[in-house]
Amino acid sequence: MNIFETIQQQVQQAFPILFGNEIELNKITINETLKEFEGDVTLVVFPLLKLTQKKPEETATIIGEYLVKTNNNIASFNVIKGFLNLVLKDDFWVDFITKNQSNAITSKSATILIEYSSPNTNKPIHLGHVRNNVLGYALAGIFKANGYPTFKANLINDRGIHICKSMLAWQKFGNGETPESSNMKGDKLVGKYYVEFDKHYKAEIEALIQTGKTKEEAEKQAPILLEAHAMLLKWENGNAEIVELWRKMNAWVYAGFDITYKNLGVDFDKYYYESNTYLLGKDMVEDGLKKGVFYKKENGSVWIDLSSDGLDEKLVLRADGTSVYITQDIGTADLKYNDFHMSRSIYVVGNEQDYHFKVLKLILQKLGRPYADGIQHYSYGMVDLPSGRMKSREGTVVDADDLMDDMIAAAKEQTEALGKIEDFNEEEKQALFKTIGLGALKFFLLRVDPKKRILFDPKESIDLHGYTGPFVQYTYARTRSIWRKYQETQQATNAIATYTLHPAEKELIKVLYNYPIVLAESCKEMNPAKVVDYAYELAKTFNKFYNECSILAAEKTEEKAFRMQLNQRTGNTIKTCFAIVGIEVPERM
RNA sequence: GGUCGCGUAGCUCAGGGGAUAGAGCAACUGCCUUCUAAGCAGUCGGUCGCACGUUCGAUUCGUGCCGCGAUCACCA
Repeated sequence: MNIFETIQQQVQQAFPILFGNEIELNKITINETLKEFEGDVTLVVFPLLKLTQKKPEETATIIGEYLVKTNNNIASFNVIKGFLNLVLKDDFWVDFITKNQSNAITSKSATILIEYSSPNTNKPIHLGHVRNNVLGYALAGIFKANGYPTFKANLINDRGIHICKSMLAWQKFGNGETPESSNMKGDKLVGKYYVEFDKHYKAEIEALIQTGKTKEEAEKQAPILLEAHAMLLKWENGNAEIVELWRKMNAWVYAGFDITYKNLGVDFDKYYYESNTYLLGKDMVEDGLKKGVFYKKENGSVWIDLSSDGLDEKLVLRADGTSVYITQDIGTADLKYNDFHMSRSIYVVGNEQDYHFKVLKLILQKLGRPYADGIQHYSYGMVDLPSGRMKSREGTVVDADDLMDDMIAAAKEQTEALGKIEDFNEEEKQALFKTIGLGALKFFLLRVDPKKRILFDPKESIDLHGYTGPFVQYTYARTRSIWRKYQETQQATNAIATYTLHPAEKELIKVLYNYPIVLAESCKEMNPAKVVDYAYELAKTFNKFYNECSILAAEKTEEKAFRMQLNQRTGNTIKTCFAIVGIEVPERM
């Protein structure tokens, strides 16, 4: 229990004695004291007045006197308007550091499965997917750090009409081009043909409109689209030639994805392939038909009516018997549960699919699946460009590989200009540039509330100063540098009898003290931005301390020893925070 | 049109019933013979979209309106 909770409970317990009334715990508002006032912990007394039947100042004074008397961590109090400010003894903060107290995380039994990344094999990974990957990885890290058995799954969307589109375009216009012959990453090559398909498709629509068809008719009747549908049917019927083509092109894409994932530093415990799960979904649709959850239309297509739940009718199987997106998701859901028996199944997917996941959850609930209530769509905002949305089909995307290269190049330029790493060998240099470049990129994507959309302007490169990853990394490297120097000198003893804290020391300790609180909050709210923001605040506070208090040149030996402990604690906490969300930290920069 | 999300400093974002609304960027000023200046300190910058309501107290909660976005496909 932390000091805020302790005081809150203490007040609750003493309340009947002091005022003759019981009080609910949530009426007792405890905050950190604002910096401009004297004190560490603040109790807001306004909500208590009805129960105390006394004026704010009087109420605050009674509680303040009681707490100073009974809680030996509290040194004194002051009352300003309706606020009771409690000053904690320096010993409380000093002990927190020297006794290296930290609230051990209790391990939980509820298993968490996080599905993220889930790429389509018809196009390369772009900045929007990077946000997904970085968020998913960070979220899993946060659950793990809070003691949950957590697993990461990647559902590869490797079949369907969109895959057939790139296959068809390659077959028609590719002239046998391969990643080797074109010297392109496999995912890029396949993506090129996805764009190629769209170009021809649009041209055909235009031509049909010229012949007097409506836009809607034209979109449905374009020959190349009909061909793609025919190819999908062949694929589902196991046509050898098509399946062979599909295998070949998917293998190209996976080779490309592996490189991107490795550079991004994300990983997965389990891969699922929709080519293996879509049939399962079809079986479940049959089952649902029998149960009366679904119904069949005259043309043979299968639907669910969700109008009583405030949604629309939704197609779950096409008239030609092929699966749609949701059919596959229904099937995969069952498979995941059989593998993990998770209590929570989290899908990291953009907010453009809010409706889809509402429908998915409802369908699984109606089918009576035991895991349905534990399904949660982790919905995050899109990454938009100043020109609008990124669209792979139209080629208006910021490519993930290019972006990482750009970030690393920016880190290199900046680092070399500062000239601090001349003694690094080439390998060490490359590793550092990557650490910094990716740190900047990931921090940029994580610092924003996941729900909100991000505006990314490719013309303005991501900053390396201020509220950024490299700022925090730099602070870590600084603590390591001090530690190395400290080890070279003769080391002070650890014994501290009494110690009066410098304001900058106290401020830093308070931030360090909040680490477990922030970690728990970030998990409860599923918000990696909290962790990243905390790491920044910690770095910022440390830098202030560093500027005001000399560590290695401290006057007294116990001062030096104590400050070294602050240095180490800060470094470790930064490193841990960043590791949780998937950002590396350099020993020197 | 229905549903969902978002409107906070010039820009990018925090805060989420409680004290004088915070950071970073941009602009300007100081601070390296002293532990890493990718830093620190400071100046400038706000009717928290608008209105009403609930409350001792609203930027925060509720309702309505305005603006932006997403979604409501035999696309994924």
